[in-house]
Amino acid sequence: MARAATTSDVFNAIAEPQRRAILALLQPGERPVTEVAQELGMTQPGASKHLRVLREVGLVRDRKAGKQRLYGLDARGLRPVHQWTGGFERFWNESFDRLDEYVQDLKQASQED
Amino acid sequence: MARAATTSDVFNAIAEPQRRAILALLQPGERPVTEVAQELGMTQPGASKHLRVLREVGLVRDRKAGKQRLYGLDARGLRPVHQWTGGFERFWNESFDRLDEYVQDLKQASQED
DNA sequence: TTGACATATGCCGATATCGGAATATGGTGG
DNA sequence: CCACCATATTCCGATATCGGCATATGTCAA
Repeated sequence: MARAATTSDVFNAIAEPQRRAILALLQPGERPVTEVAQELGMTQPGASKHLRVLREVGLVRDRKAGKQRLYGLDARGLRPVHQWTGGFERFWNESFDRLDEYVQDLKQASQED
Repeated sequence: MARAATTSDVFNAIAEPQRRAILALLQPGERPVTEVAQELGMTQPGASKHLRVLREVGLVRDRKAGKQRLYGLDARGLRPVHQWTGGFERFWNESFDRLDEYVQDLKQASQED
């Protein structure tokens, strides 16, 4: 056995900085592949590959528009990520219990090392 | 040139299902490595390695407790992820513009294919 | 110091990944 | 049908990753 997790889930898809950049770029609206590539300074095949991954996890939809193929955002897949991280929200909202002093303790302990 | 993104950022750290499991497990409180391993059905070295990654990106802190080493959550690093995904929130809150019909169009177009 | 327990590290094999270049596929217009 | 433009796919090398196993390091207690 070797590797377990594939790129075929949303968490992995957005682990790639370039793919996050693509998602951000598509926020205002659809774009053809070439434009994505140009705008983000990558090669056409590069953009195509990243878009493929994003499409496979459902973060992006494509549609033919004449000679071109327009890619558009479908960010609903990001919701689980938002929710999952949200589950930890209370840990950075200090209002919650003695987390802060606890973290201080940890810091101190590691430094003493 | 080859690979760009390393595991050394939060997005990559949480791309691993096992590491997400660890973070969830640590939510109630600190745990020694062995317990983490046991609880999640992984080997001790396995747990140790994942915890290392989590520590390197700052999602986890460790502190010596006698013979053991207790790992505790420091979820503040998840905030950027929460925020980044939150930037797309309007795309899954239908109340926003004609996204929905737009997505329908895309769906339709792909199916027609 | 020695022994027992807890944790970390090193090495390995299998596989996945990314980027680049070349090339294949697809669609459009003449 | 044939050039032309847009996009996808394939092949490649370099590297990163994960899991497993063996072993090193660390820490206590007697």
